[in-house]
Amino acid sequence: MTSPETQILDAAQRCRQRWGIAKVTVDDIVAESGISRATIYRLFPGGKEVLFEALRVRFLEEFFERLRAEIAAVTSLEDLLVRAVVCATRELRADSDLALQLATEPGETVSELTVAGLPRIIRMANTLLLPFAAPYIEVATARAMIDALARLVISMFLAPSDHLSFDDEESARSMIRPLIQVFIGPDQQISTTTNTVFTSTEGD
Amino acid sequence: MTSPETQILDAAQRCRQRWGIAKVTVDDIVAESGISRATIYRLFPGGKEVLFEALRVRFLEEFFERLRAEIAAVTSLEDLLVRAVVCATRELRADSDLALQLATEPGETVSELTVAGLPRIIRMANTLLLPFAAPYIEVATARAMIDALARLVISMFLAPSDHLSFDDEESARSMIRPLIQVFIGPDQQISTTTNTVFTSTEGD
DNA sequence: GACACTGAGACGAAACTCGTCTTAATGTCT
DNA sequence: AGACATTAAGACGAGTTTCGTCTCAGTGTC
Repeated sequence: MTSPETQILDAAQRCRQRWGIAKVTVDDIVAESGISRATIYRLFPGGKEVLFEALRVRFLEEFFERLRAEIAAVTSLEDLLVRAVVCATRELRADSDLALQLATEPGETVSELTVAGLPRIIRMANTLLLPFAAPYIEVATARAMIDALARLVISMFLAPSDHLSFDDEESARSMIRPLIQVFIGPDQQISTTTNTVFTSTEGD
Repeated sequence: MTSPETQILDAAQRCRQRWGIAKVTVDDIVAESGISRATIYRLFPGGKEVLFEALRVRFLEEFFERLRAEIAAVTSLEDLLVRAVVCATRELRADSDLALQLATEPGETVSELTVAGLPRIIRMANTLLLPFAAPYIEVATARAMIDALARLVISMFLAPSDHLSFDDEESARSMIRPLIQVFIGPDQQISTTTNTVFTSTEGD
């Protein structure tokens, strides 16, 4: 038995897919979820607005949860960033809900990914990746790199480039390797004993 | 400069893509088209309902217009039906608007293609194809065949079959050839090698 | 029995939507 | 020029929808 919160959020998601956020009413969610009006307002005081905010939070949490699994075992900074970038790009491309939302509510969705929601995305990316990056570089540097890469992933998802690609590991690596040099500086030695940027990955 | 009617219908179509018919209001169309409320009600007395009806009519007209171009030069009954069926199937599959509508308003769209709108579809298919089929077979027989094929095309678009396919000409031909036999009767001789159909007027 | 949680739905206030109407601006034809 | 048609803008009242809160009854748990 799923929790009422989950049922409500699931119903809200279905409603959004069907009609777009602007046109969904609380009554629609009542009908779709089979959960009473009173309960919805108790669990999400503020109604539709709070509810869809929770939905956005849930989407990002699930997104970064899948990302976490992907980078759990990396052993170098370069691998960490490459895998994170490639996985995030693929996740975005494979998300049919997101594609539909982008088709039916382009303005709203783009805003969510570029203006309104980007600070939160970057914050969550930092929260997830920073502990993994910390062994290799300074925290401030790591923050800056993660910030830049998150922006690039989003941007290239919305408008793919003719010259760059994050779709496959090789392309991402050729982009990220020089970027690491830029952020760390040409004089820095990246290797912490065994972990060098030139590690050759084995298997996937 | 496009006509006001076209501007309004285009705007209505965009609104439907975004929100679905149920959620579109006349004011939405006013905002989207930039055409005033008064003008919309004058050109489409009855408001939303009449307007979306006109939109459905326009869709079918465009659809059958493309079909007409495809069958203009056929020289046999079999070719006529094969090309019509294949072209119609491809048109439906290639129509991204229809796909989106099917994703966001499945119930409404399916009804439009199977219950509410099917009689009109069959009527328009008859209007278009009958003059082309008339040289080859009796009118009543042609009507029945067109009716059956139209239903099959719609059905197989909505739920593709594992055993049949209208996607390519060869598959469609292997389906239609025996069907012609059934409808025309076993005594009729149909020469496909010369792309000519020999029929004799029958009683019944 | 006390308690927490829920569904059903009533309620007034606010907002939206509809269809019609008026007015003024614009362009066209004679 | 003047007559005419068409349109945008928006006011309007009536009807409907939506909102957020509220009460009440039913259900299960302790």
